[in-house]
Amino acid sequence: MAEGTGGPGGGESLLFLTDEQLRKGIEAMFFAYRGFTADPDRILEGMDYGRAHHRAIHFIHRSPGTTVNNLLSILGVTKQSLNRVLRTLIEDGLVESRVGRQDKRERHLVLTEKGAALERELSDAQRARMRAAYRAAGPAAVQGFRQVLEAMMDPQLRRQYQTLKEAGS
Amino acid sequence: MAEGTGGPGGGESLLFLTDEQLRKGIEAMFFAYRGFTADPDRILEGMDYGRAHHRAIHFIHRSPGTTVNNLLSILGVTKQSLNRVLRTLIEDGLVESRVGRQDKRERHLVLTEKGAALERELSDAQRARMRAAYRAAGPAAVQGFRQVLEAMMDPQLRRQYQTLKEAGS
DNA sequence: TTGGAAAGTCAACAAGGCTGACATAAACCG
DNA sequence: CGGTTTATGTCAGCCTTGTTGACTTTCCAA
Repeated sequence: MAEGTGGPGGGESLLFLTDEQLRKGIEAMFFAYRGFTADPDRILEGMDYGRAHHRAIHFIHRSPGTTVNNLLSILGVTKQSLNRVLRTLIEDGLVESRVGRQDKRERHLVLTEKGAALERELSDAQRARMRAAYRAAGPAAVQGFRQVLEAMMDPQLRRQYQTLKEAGS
Repeated sequence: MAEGTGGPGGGESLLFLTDEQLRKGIEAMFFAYRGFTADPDRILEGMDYGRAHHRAIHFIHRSPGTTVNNLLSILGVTKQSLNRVLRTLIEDGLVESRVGRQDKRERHLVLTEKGAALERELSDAQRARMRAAYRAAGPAAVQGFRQVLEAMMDPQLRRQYQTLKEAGS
């Protein structure tokens, strides 16, 4: 147990809810997110793409055949903003856009082989960092990490996350 | 014990390091960070300021009298970028810039009363969300959360974080 | 069949990153 | 003292990625 504040005090102490502790959590999020995005950013820099392209590629890989609208609600940006990113990815042959068969207004998005290769490169780098962090912290810490992150999401986003989480398992 | 993979199996399972688990962690970071910044963003929208101003205000509050160079290395942006933000904050009377007494080349930055008021408004909102997440997840989870985040930082940023963490305690 | 809603596209603008060049003042050093 | 380095500020211009507004195509329902 060692640092198990959960058992002994019964949780009545609530020392972990002081403003000081909360501030540390806030700053930890800030610095950690920089690390989280650092490796993909490095790979993408110089190749005309940015973080927005990474996000699009990630979720298209994640849900092949998804529609633009679908992607929109996951990414939380306007369709115009996403469209610019998608256009370059399609022009460069990383993503294929297929007109819907049922509903011809929809475009279904899939990665090409080239797109899948970039996705692999990016996610390998990001996973490597995540794996190192997980390994250093250990399984119990990882579970706590995920619990706090889920509790921090907006309810609507949490639902989207849960859906994705289950879909992939 | 429940999630205590540390003891029994000796850690040989490592189920928490599968690509699937890592992917969930990556997506959790993505969605949680949106929640993390949502409240301050909402407050700032419409008042001419953005996330960049929030970050500057946060760290000036955190280390009153800090120099521009100091802030630069914490925020990880260029001086031109920071300067644009600082200029508006100083013009609007939220931040005061004092010429250094020892070294007159330096500018020491402090929040004015008006700046401190905005800082309070922003951090109250952000802390409220963090507090709710901490409370929902419990003390053990919070410790795991912090451990994983720290392990995810770049070593250089981790050092800056540690310095801040200790300074404030 | 027609009018509205929905999906996607194009154009233009803003915030906030970036680089490069340059100015000033102060500190430091041989 | 004079040259160099350091800390800061500023101008100009670029890029990414967000925004809103206006528009087309397609679908569906009254």
